[in-house]
Amino acid sequence: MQKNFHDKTMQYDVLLERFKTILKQNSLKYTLQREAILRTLYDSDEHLTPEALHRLVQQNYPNLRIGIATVYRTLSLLEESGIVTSLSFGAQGKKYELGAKEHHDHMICTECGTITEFLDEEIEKRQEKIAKEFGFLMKDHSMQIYGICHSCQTTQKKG
Amino acid sequence: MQKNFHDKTMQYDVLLERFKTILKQNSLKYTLQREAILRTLYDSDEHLTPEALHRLVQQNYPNLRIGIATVYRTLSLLEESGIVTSLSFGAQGKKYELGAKEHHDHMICTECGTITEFLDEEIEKRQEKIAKEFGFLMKDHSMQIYGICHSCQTTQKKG
DNA sequence: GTCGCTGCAAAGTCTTTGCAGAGAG
DNA sequence: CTCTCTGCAAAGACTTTGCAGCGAC
Repeated sequence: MQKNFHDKTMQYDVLLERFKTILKQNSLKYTLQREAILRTLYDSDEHLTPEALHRLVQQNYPNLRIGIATVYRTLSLLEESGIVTSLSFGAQGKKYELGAKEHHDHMICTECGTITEFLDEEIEKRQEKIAKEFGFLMKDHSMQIYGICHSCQTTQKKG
Repeated sequence: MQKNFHDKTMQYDVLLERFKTILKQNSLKYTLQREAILRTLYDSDEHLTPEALHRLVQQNYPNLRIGIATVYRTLSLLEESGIVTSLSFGAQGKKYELGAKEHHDHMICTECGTITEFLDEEIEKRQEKIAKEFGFLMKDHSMQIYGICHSCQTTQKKG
């Protein structure tokens, strides 16, 4: 049942077009900064904090001056547009990931912070069923499993 | 299958004893502030922000000077002790709830912010199964369903 | 008495906002 | 050209920390 969620379910061009369309629809402008951020997010298979994303963009586009504020602004925009999804786990600060991948849930290692993705059809179905039972109009859902990943269990036998 | 999660599964005295024991075990002190915070959290059936909790404690214990810092410190302590659980949804800031209730998941209305609790055995079982499959040592988990609650659907037929 | 706790205010994070110049349409 | 964006720095929101006096044990 394990699937590789890192396979992009959408080509970058398609994603970019979608973004451009949304921008146009809202009389917003397509700028180099916005593309750089989207592209970097696309190329990274990780769950990035705004700060990490900012650093990456600066590395990848050394000629483009980009401020952290723009990263925040763009992430909000992308999130509203449904292009990226934000995750807010215990710690302070959110992490963002491209929402263009298939829906999935997260397993978070409390030792090393690694996030593993998974999908379980059974759970997906039950969620819908539950929402229905409560007369709740489900728009979205998320699930997290916290614990210690395989790697950390074997590596650090401390305690 | 709906259960009333607001029925306390633990008497306040029992909870308080548990708290006192934990304090003793860690050479920490049982203070009026700590009890006031625990009691207020117990009496409230809501998911409280530290600020809201602070306000409530001040109302309930007008003679007790209590600073917001103490609320934060006590909440951390209670969370570490497994007595309260923190929830961090999209918005900034966390909310806390007594963890002495049965485990449950949350359904969050994005219109009115109301949080409804639910429990589904099937999902609980699947989660354990998945963690096992990944060789992940599950310590905790949480699930949220976001959408529009029944009440908001009928009330505001806007859009 | 000792050592942890508390309120207060100051300091830290992370995020948002105001502004004037830059740039897309 | 117009109107949105952007970087910067300042401001905000939320949380943590340092400190001197207070209080539990």
